[in-house]
Amino acid sequence: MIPQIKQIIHNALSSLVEIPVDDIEIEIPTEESFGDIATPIAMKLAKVLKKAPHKIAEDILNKINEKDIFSKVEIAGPGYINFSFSEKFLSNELIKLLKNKKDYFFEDIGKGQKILIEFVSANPTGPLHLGHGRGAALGEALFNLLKFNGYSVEKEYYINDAGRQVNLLGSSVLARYKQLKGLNVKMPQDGYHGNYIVDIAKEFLESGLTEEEMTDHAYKKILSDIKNVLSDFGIFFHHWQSEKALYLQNYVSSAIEELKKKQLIYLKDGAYWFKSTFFGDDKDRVVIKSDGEYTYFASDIAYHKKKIERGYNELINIWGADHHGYIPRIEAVIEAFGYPKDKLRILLVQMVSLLRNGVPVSMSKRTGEFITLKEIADEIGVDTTKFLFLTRRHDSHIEIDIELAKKQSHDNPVYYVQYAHARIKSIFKKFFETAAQKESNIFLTSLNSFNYNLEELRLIKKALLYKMTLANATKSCEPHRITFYLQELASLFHNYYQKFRVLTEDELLTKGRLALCEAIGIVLNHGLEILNVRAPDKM
RNA sequence: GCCCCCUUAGCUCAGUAGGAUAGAGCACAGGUUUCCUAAACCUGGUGCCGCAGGUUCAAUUCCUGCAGGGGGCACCA
Repeated sequence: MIPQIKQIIHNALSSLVEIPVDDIEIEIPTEESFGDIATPIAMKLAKVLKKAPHKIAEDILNKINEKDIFSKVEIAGPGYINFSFSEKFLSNELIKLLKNKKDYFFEDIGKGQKILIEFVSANPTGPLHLGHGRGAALGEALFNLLKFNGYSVEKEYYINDAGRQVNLLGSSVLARYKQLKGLNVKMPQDGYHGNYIVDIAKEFLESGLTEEEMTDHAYKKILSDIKNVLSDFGIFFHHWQSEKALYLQNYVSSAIEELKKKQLIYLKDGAYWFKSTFFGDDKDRVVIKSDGEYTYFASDIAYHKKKIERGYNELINIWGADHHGYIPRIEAVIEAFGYPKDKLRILLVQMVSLLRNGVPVSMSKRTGEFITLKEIADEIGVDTTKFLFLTRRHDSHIEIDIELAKKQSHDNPVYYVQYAHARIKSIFKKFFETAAQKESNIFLTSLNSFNYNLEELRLIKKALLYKMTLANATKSCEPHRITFYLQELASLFHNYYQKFRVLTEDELLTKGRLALCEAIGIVLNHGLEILNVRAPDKM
């Protein structure tokens, strides 16, 4: 619909000036009386054409002759061109939507380009917390969006199963294990103090495993718990990349060697440094410490090199905002291997702060006093948790009050949207109980002669705009736009539902309204699917 | 000290890659159900869009400075 409008404006402009179709902006007017869509193009062109915006708008308007599509085109304000859709056009589009279902909303933005989204990637040293959950919700929704609009997308979890943190986990478990055996052993410095460490140690008491095997088993146990929580969350990964494997397969050493050959690594104070300043970083970064050990950054170099070499057009990393200082050095890595910096897109997910009755809940890993993702999901529900995460832009802080989230469960935004869907399903259930035909597309034929009222036309327009919302959310990597759109659509529908009856004595009227409901249902269902939230048939 | 993010209604937040009279939910007050689910609907009203400059025909949106909040600045991960 929108591309079609852009093309019409483009054609009208062709004799005046040559500009790319995509530069023609379309917006939804703030006031319904201003029409359905508008373009400020005349104002934009005023400078280039050295003519008054109003005059340009008139020239454009004179060239537009699309009586079938528009019922009204007019110039308003400082030079807007406002378009109102004809009823005929809207009902034709509605028919197309009903025929093609969700494919109606498809726009080939990706054109088959391959994208890898890496997210969560929490260290397997403890349970997932809320920040991971937010990253998970965003990553999954983004995956759905990109996939729907023509990208070939895969999801990956990077497992930090090598290095200091995992060793620390091992020694923490070992200390608890010995304590359980009655030995007077202290926890290691900066060790993990959570209760789950004690639980794992208890399992070892009965397992008969040797102390050497402990570290491996500890992180594998935690990793499998993480997978379970993610699975309950409805999130799955195509790839699980192990950091340790990168070492074992010599990816790390060869990546560092390659940088040495490029003279981007030098020796200073007994350590090897990567010249990230050459690519704009604040300071150079150590890749091999003076004790001969690789740093975490070294394996990250290898990891990102490998990801690119696997043939993706674009890499997306979803990181916690506390990693933002890491961005310049990773971008430096990308450039060091000869790729453009924008091959990698890093989305930072801001902090989630947790309150209980207005009191901040401590999130410290050190003390073990932190609320896990699982606990929150158990308490307020998986759908609510995901939906809440996606009602904010990813780079803005979220504050969640557990008690409030539970209390609000009845006027919670997620129920509001789901309820609209359930209501539609319920109407159809009722209809099919008495209807002769059992297929929902029976009303397509009668639509040509059906006249929708004002509220219905408003709903149709909103449903059709879903395509634009999807496209914008995809291009900007902002799934929260879908969340807001769904709430608006649900609101319109609830309002309509209250005011008009769908199932009536009048067969034509009933079918016309059922067609509308079907369309709204398709949109709600698809939107929730993108957000990875259930669309229930009844509530 | 340096870097990043945030600052919009009482609260939590949207604001479509400058545009028309800046929006929603919650909270607060009142009302709606013989009828497809009241987890719903309707009616009430608020804003120096943090502050000060700048660019522009047009700035909540872009630029600079300042203030406040959060985060980050290891031969840790």
